[in-house]
Amino acid sequence: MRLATWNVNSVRTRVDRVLAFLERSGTDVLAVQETKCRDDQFPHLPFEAAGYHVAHHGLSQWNGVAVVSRLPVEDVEVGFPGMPTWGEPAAAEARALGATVSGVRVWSLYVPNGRTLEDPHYQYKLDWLAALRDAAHGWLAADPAAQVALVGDWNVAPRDEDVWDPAAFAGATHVSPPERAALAALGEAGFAEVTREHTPGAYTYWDYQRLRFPRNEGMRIDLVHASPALAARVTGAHVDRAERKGKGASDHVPVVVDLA
DNA sequence: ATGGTAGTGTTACTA
Repeated sequence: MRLATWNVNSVRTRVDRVLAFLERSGTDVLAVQETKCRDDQFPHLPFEAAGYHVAHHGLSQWNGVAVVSRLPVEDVEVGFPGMPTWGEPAAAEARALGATVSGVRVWSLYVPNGRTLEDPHYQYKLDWLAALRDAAHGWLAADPAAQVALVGDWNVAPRDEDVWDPAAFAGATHVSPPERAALAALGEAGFAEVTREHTPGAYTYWDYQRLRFPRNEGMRIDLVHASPALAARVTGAHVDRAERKGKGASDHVPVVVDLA
């Protein structure tokens, strides 16, 4: 089975690119982030016409997550237990959707950006990651053999090598020790990031501004964390860098994992 | 010189 994750930065703008990627790559299950639409605005027809099942959760023009699958999708869950809220009045955002495909529990995750270290959004980000860790720990405690994939846009670069110039990120989000610790805590909960060893030096995101892509000034922030039973099935991974090229590209590219 | 892009929906906000 081939599993992928991709922050598409608007599914309506990029539906043709997403379908072309699915066909070209032979991806069976794609976790999508930043659909940027409500459920009633999601382009269901072209996906269904191409033979894909879609589970989507979107509340507004912000965020929005989905699982797109060739195979049947079961047990769709919106948000995870304990997921923090945001805003006034406080409300859950469309940042997490769980769905089971062929016995694999796939969570499409769009971690809050954090904005700046002083912004309340930064603490929201840390709280969100801590709550996810707790929920994921609980899933594995309930079933140590569970095949769980926590995939998506984490908005954290786990290591200095995951940004083009660590010095340029001094005092910035995405690289701060608390954010990196929050991600590392997933390891303590039993999850392992499975794409790095197969994609050394790869970036998954390049800002639209300042010629970041032509200069290869990117970041690795799209990651796949697998439970032990799922990690044991991983045979390879790649980053579809070509998807960043040309007119109408997302600022993120797909990250693809092959499972035995 | 401290800019520059892209999305949504409206001229602001998010990234």
